[in-house]
Amino acid sequence: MKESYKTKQREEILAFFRQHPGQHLTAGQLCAALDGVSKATVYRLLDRLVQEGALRRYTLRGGQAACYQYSGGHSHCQEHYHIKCTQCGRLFHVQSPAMNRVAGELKEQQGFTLDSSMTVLYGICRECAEKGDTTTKSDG
Amino acid sequence: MKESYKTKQREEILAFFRQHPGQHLTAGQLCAALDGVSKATVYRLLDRLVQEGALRRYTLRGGQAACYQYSGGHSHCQEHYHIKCTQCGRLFHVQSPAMNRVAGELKEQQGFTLDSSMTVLYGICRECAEKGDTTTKSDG
DNA sequence: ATAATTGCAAACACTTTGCACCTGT
DNA sequence: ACAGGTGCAAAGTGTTTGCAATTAT
Repeated sequence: MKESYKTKQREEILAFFRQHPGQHLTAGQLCAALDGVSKATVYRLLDRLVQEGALRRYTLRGGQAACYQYSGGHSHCQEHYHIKCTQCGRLFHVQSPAMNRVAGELKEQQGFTLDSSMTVLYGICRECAEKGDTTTKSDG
Repeated sequence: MKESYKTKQREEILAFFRQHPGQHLTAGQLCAALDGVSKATVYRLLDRLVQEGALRRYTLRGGQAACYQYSGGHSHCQEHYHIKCTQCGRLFHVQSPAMNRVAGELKEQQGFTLDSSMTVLYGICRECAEKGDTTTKSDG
């Protein structure tokens, strides 16, 4: 694998992630926030940082923007899951004991090892439900 | 909701899904396979059929394109979920009472209504785990 | 010196949309 | 007749890439 030079752009991106701990950021958000970094470089760096393990990528839906999260090198928050509202598109973190039970169940019954960091549960969030808004973002 | 007319294009798409039971098809595949249906119509019909419950839409990793699967007209099988192996890429169906408990938990704690038909759990299937293969299909 | 990185804009893949015309009821 | 559907091509997103110039080591 190639060597990674320590550049201004690289440091800017990492700094931004450190300033937003635990958050999910899209390439677009980074482009907007980081003035001194071009779009192409943001994407290239994002890819690279995922490869290197500094970030995690969540591919939420085809056609929609991927989200990146700073992993600080370690993945100690294995226990949380992601839920995404199919209406407003927001992503939330949740602790879910029941979900851990699902993981156990899958392991026993199917020998399937659930990867919580890759899994996103879809549905409708409270706010959208209360709005009673039926206008879905192109998803049924 | 609007009424749905029975058109040649609509029937062609449904026929194609019936000819490919259980398969996941992308809009692109349908465009290629169905000569007499334009791209725009494929997308419009796909959306519509998802709304109507005739198809299910999934976002599978490894490709950006959304996949659609024929659901046989009834979408009342709330009890089953999908798990996908991030290594071999296979998709499995599972019954999971525990998953329904997750749905309940999310509803209570977050007011979040889980949509099981949109949700795919990711992880490693037994076979791939036994192979001890560490070559994950990464992300990009 | 030289390998890696950057910016720009153009290319891409997937999906949506505006509009005039066609079809099902 | 009229609500609804269709094709086309253009417009949108989000992401990638070719290439010459720039920067880190």
